[in-house]
Amino acid sequence: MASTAQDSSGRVISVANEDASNPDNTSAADKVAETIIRGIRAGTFVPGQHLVEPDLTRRLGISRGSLREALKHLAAAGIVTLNRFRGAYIATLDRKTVLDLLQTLEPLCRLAARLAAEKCDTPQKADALLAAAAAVEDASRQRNRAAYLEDRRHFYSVLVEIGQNHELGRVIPLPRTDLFRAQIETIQTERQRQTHASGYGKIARAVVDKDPAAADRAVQKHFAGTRKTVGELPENAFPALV
Amino acid sequence: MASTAQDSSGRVISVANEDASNPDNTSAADKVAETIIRGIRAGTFVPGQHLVEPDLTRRLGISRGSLREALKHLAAAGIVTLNRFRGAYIATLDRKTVLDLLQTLEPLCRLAARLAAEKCDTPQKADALLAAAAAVEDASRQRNRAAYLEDRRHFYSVLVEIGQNHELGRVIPLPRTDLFRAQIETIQTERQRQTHASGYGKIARAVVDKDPAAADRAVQKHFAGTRKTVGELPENAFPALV
DNA sequence: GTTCTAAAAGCGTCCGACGATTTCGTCTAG
DNA sequence: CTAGACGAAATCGTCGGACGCTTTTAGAAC
Repeated sequence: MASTAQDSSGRVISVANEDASNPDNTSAADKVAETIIRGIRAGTFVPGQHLVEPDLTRRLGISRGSLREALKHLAAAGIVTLNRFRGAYIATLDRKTVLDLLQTLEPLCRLAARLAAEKCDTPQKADALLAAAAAVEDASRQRNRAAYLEDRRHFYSVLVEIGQNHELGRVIPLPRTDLFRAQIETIQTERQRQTHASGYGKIARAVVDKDPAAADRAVQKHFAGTRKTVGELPENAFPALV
Repeated sequence: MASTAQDSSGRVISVANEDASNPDNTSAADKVAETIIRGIRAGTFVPGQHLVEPDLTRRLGISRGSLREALKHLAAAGIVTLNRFRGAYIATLDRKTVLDLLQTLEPLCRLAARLAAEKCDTPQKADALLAAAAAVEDASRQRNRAAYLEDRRHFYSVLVEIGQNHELGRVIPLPRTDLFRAQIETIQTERQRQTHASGYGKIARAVVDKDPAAADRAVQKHFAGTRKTVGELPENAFPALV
């Protein structure tokens, strides 16, 4: 699958197929960044993997300059780490980093849930959120890892969107949590997975009930569960960082 | 292999939102980004200003590729906005965006203050934080805008560093708040300025008293004051965004 | 097997080029 | 005199190549 497109005459084979919200957000570098993030969710890129520039330029059919722009972007988001003269690597998160990340993410998600609960004033929004939560739980039940990570991301997007605070969407480090999720997805127990997945439905229900306090508590509990899971994970879930 | 000597020299912290582990972090693009951020604090770059690539490459003495890497980086941080085929502009924040930004920043800063209050266990840390707060208040009193913005940034860096949660430092959108501060610095009243500046000392004192709850409240009050100031600002403080 | 050295690979930066798009000045029509 | 169309200039997005520097690797010497 995904055979490399031929560039017989040096023509670009790239056609925009991402979010068409704004016509000014479609550059080659963004496309590459999106491809890598998607690859992490799908498992084709694993934490610690070395990203070799000449290799990627060939596989993605872009120039080195655009690729380096993308890597810079990803490094700023904490998805890859750049070592001078040694290249780019998919970032690996050790246990403390994950706990720090959760600690940082929690107040942001609580805020997002509170805002969403205050602003969830149309059936469309409520339905979208409930559907997003259901999709996450579904993907988790089916152990479809790529779909789960994708749907989970979508759930948070909808949550933030309903809250109508665009700065939140900019700040919440979702791609980095994708990295963490990708690391532990294959290791956590079935019960941990189910417990975690059920949290999204609870958050969604509290939001559509327009109960900010309950939504806040639901997120808090959700994170407490995740923290517990991280504490129970064996040490080999966290690769020795380069 | 000889084990690397652990660096326990207790140096002052200089991390903002960048990767700090790399010893020689001086790439041309990073240098440019730093120059632009500093220029915003100093006032040589004003919100809304058009950044023309050929002009900047000449003035900064770097190639266009490196400049574009830097602009990409800054765009990811929300400091410049990139309009396809229309160039890069220093971002402008309208009132709602500023309020959203404050709302997002507040729980992060409260967390940072709580963590710092829990972990402020050496006189060095306490002194560094108090000194940073004093510097901010000093610069504000002297109406030295560049120094004030610089010191304010340093204060938050120290606060985050004491808390020992590196993810916080990565997530807190300080450069973007610099932008906001740069916008209102010349407009707010003297009393607003003084009230705001005094907040840093209060936060610092609560932290060195190792009282997380008090530190949390101090940050909360600080943000309430800032929010009030933003509400009182005239409409012309927020340039019509391009 | 260990150590040293030289080649190879890979990264950081720069330059020049071409097509695409926007912007702005100019010119014509009403 | 103003409004709209046209075209040239300016600027951006992307590409390919080039050179110097650092790290890694592979082979030779011991």
